[in-house]
Parts: sequence; structure tokens; C-alpha cells
Amino acid sequence: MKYIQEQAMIQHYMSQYKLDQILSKPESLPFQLRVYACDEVVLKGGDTLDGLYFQVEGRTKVSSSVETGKSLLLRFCHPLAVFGDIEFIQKVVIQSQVEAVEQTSFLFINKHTVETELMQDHKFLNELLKHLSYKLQTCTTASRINLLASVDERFASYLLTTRNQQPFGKEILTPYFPEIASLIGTTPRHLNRVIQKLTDMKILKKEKKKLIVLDWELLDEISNGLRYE
Amino acid sequence: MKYIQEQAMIQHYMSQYKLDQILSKPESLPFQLRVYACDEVVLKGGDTLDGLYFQVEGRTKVSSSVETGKSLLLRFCHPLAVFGDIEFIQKVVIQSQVEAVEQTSFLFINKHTVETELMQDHKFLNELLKHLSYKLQTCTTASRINLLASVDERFASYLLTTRNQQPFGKEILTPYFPEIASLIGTTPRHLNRVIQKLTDMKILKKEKKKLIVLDWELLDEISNGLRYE
DNA sequence: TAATGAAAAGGACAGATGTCCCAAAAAGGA
DNA sequence: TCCTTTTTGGGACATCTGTCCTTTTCATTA
Repeated sequence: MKYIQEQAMIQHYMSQYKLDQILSKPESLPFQLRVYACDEVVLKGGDTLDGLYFQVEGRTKVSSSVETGKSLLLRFCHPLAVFGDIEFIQKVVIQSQVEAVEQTSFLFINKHTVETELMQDHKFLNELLKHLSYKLQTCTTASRINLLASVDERFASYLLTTRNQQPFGKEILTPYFPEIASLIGTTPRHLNRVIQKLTDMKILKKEKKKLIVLDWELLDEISNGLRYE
Repeated sequence: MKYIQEQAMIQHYMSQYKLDQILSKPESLPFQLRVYACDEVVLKGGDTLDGLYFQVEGRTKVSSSVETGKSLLLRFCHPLAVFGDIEFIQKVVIQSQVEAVEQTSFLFINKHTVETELMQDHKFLNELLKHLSYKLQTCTTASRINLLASVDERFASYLLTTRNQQPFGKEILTPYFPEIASLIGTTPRHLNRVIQKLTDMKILKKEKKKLIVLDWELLDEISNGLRYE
């Protein structure tokens, strides 16, 4: 990770994502610009949080893992995403791992300033609430589907959700089978089986490592109308 | 559901839960008192939300269900709990079902007033953020465990989480096996099998429909250190 | 082009888990 | 007390799903 000491860049990102409009006195706040290389871990589960992160560039992968080593992929994030919100408000250690999957930049602000400045600022708080409630909504939905539906249903729902570039559909879109498996809470082996089955049914076909859906309608039937968003 | 038109009651609850301290002008806000009988549905998944609900009395059950009829039990709520936050902020239909499991009262305030008054009030917003981030934290944890751990591990974790009256432990505590099954994302039949197994291992015993844990240490080993909070 | 290594595909198997039922037990009412 | 209803317990079975490992494919590089 590298700190970039360029106030101009910071200003640029602040205005690009309208952070200057949701903060009362944007100029006087000690924002830092932090740049992470591909594959670098930004936040590590169990660590203590140092402040809030606003992703302004790049792509990150958020996952959640248990002591036994297994992990669940939650989403991919793009600007503008916020990290550290739960941990800051609940005063708990970092809950989910965030890693850069390409070079990624964040505007960072330390906990103390958030406490003394931002938490009094209703426009900022509104923004934070939007991000948090979005995460809660998608988490509840994913949790429900992953727990109550079969892998067939989940995979069909996954494909249908990512079909159009819906906001959340975009956050779970990936061409890598093992990542899809982890997103819908199964193993690559089993996902492979399901893909095989759908291929036999002429609903899917594989072409150069890519999946092509031949029959969206049948897929929708299999999904039982479920969607991840 | 009954509306109670007693300003004194409303004041009483507002001060009991310090809502008067987190609102700038508590007196002038059009709060209503709504009382639900046992088993009445307060919020129904898919409906349009009318405002924010602050649970000030009683006990509610929050669950999330899919079109196929299956449902997942999320938690039991006690005062002070807030409902309608996600739906209000994200402008979406109701996401989770809330029903009273005993006579339950809410302070209710309509969406318009929330929009025009409360969303400008940083103390109120801080309160809302706490509730939301708490829900997100517990949802992420439950989702992770339920998806990545076996039913044995989950049930052991459940028992350990409810052992002491931790905040969240209290929200998932219930003596009914089918409810426990739904909380940890399995069927009563399978939970029954697991209970049988643990009983054979002398880790549990059943006495008058109640479970008695004989060996917390072994249970902790089975849980692999996982907890729902 | 051949060699190498990584990623993907899939065979074989066991075990976990769900479904469908029915029997037993307990609790609540008449 | 007895009957009805609810809750609990569990048999039998199918199958979904995970694990382990081998084979195949593909891309990369020497």
C-alpha cells in the first residue's frame, strides 16, 4: 500500500464522487489517499479498524471466512463503496476481508475525525445510512436464498441476477467458476455438476470458458422466481 | 392492531427509551402508539412500508421467506428495536416479516415526517446507524456460519451463543426445536438427529422438553470456536 | 514444437441432509 | 378423566452435496 500525498488528487476524487457535497467542510478534513496493488489485502478479518475507507478507484473483493478456513464470497465492489462502517459504529474488529483485485484507491479518514466531525454531519450520515442499508438488504437476500434454495435454484438465480447490469448483479458478476461457487455457497465441484446438468438440458452451453445461456425462460422456471436482489 | 391515543403513554415510552433525548423536538412529532396482539403480523414481506416502527413493548419474531414457501427465522426482537429502516432508506418493499409473539407495542412515525424532520437530525441518525449496523453485523455472521458450517457445528455454536445472555444470544433464544432449526437453517428432522447424536455422546440430555448441556467443553470443540455473535 | 504447469472437468464414494410419514408423548380443554 | 390437538420422536429412503483424486484441457514458456 502506498500513501499518495497529492491534495489535488484527493480533491479530484472528492468532487468526482460528490463527497465534497455531503461534507460540511471538506477542505479541512485530513483525508488520505491510499493505493493498493492487485491482490493486496485492504482489511483483514479480526484486525482492528483504523478508519473509514471510501473506494474511489479499482475493484475489490469482499469475503467472510470462518476459523475452519472455508470462506464465502460476498461481493465485488466498485466506486463508490465504503468500508469500515460496521466496525466503526459497533466498535468491533473487522468482520469481512477486503482485498484489491486490481489496483485500487481509497480516500481514508481516521476514526477520530469521523467521531468528532463526520458523525455530527447529517448529510454524511445519510450517505452512510444508504451504504449500510444497501449492504443489509443484499446480505439478507443472499442469506435467505443461499440457505433456503437448492444449488440448482441458486445458480439459476445467480445467472438471472447478473443478466442485466443491475446494481447488485454487477457486484456478483465474475467469469470464474470457483468464484461463482463461493458466491452461491457451494463448491466448484458441485457447481460444475450443475452446469453439466443444465448443459445437457440445452439451457446452457460452454464456449471458450464462457457460459452462454440458451434458454432464459427455462432458467427462470428453475430459479422459482428467486433473485439475489 | 389498535391505535392508542394517549399522549401520556407515548411520552412515557419516549423517555423510557430515551427517544426524547435523541430527537431535537420530540414533542412536536406525530408519533402514534400501535398495539398488536399475539400472532398479529406487523410487517409483511412484499408490502409497502408506511413509516418507522420503534418496538417499545413485547416480543417480535423476524423472519425471511422465499417464494417457495420456506422461511428462515432471523431473530426475536425486544425493546428497543427499529423496523422499516432498510425499506425507508432504500425505498424498497418490506424485506422481512415481523410478527408479534406476545402483545407488542410500537411507537410509529410516518415516512413523511421521517423524511422532513428526522433525517436532518444527527442524533437520530446516529441511533439509526447503530441499529442498522448491528443488524448487518449479525446478519453477516449468521449467513457465514449457516453457509460454511455443518449442522453439528451450527447447533453447537447456537447453544454456546445462547449460553450467556449476550445481546444477540438473547435474540435467538427459544425452547422450541423447530424454531431453533429454522434459526440455524435446517429442518426439525435433522436437528432432532443431531440432538440425538449429542445425547448419545453424553453432551446433552433432555429433561422435560428442555435441553441440558452436560459438557460445554466438548460442545465448544464441536463448534470449532464459531459463535453467532 | 515440445515441455511444463495451472486451471478445469469429472469419476467414485461417503456422508450429510431433506422429505415423507407415522407413532408416541405431552399439553390443553371439555 | 378422557378426548383432541399439538408437539416431539424417529424409521425409511432418496438425493443432494462435499471430499478426494485423477484426467483432461488449456495456456505459457523454453
